[in-house]
Amino acid sequence: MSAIETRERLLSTALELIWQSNYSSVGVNEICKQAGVTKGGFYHHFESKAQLFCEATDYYWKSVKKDFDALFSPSNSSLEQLENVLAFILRTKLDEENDDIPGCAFFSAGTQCGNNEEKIQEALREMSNASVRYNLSLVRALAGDGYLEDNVDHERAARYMHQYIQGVLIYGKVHRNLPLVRDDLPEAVYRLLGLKREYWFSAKPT
Amino acid sequence: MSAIETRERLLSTALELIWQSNYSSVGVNEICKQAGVTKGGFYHHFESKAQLFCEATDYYWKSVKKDFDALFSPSNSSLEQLENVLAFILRTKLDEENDDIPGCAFFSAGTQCGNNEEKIQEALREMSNASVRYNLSLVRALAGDGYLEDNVDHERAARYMHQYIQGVLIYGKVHRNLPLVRDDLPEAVYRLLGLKREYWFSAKPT
DNA sequence: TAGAATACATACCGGTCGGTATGCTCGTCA
DNA sequence: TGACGAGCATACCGACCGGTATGTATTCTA
Repeated sequence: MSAIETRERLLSTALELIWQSNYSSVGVNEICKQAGVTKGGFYHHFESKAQLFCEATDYYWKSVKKDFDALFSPSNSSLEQLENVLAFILRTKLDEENDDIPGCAFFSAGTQCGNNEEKIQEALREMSNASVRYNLSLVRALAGDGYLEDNVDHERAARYMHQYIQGVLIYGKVHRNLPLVRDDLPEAVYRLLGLKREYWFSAKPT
Repeated sequence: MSAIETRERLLSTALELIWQSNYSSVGVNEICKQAGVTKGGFYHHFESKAQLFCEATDYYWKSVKKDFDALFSPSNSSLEQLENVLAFILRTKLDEENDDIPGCAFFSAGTQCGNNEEKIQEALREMSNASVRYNLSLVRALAGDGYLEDNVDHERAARYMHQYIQGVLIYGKVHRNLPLVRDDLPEAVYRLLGLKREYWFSAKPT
């Protein structure tokens, strides 16, 4: 096993475990064990658990970014893009086979780390901002195509969407109720974006 | 100091500390120290940390319930009730003097406890449901007074509101940006509830 | 007023935490 | 071919975790 393989295995394993529970309750030992790497190996590649988490955040975002770039591809209409995003969230964040529903592990981690772990919060802020930026581009596309009501502030709408999605995922986790999330998510986002009613559920994800 | 005083001090101290950070990172020792109670005292009153958290949840909800009952008082118009709730959230969840913004400690705790701590999730679900019930009564009042657009499913709207509020609080915490939350919260809720536009920001909290 | 129950205080337990010190084993390059 | 650093493995550290065992005042009760 090469060096960068080991690194990536630690990163992806950490991601997996943190998604399953959360930052503070996933120990370095557990990550190492699951990844088949010893502690010496871990601390050869990462100087601390917090740094691992930061790098894992980047690692995660890079993979999501690829998906997002595909979802938001200009080859799709703006309405298709919207449905793509909603379907993507329901597909990836909510695993049907696993009965427990993780909120976005990263943003809920923002509520966990102590204030000393400033770097972590910084990484989360960046990812949050990047995510909102994608939403913003979507909102502008929708507005440009005339799908939104007039009085919609684009920046606000992009934030609303992001904020709501975080909230509904937590709700889903607490209630362990996947179908409810599936049911609530689209309409709530339509409302927050000010999507004209005749376009609700009007497109299929590609 | 009487026995029930000690109990309540442990509960309220635990609440305070958990609000400031989170369930898993607040230790029993810290709670005891802050409350001026020894560990023996703690385990005399509570059989475990998890049980304390459950009781603290009830304790918290009882105090919130009082406020809610006042906010939702029929002596206020439905629009006033709505503004009361929004103002209440901004006032209590977001402390101006403290620059860090806690998400709702309890619901974010739902993403923290392991699956073995089933009792905790149960307590959170109950509180969540109770909270949604208050929202529902508000939605019905607003609808009865003709403030909402026609196509609003009441149960859905009540959930949307609850879900969004959790999300925006987490967003505020990650970004440490109180004014943004203050700005976003009302309009987003108006949209989710389907409040007719002419009534936005039309009432003052009482 | 004896005694039992309550309400703690003190000391300590095994386990786990994040992190480290040290040594070994390779491939690389002079 | 031999020195050297990258890439680990092993063993271990002190701090802290939730929880317990046991002793001791105080209060209630009979």
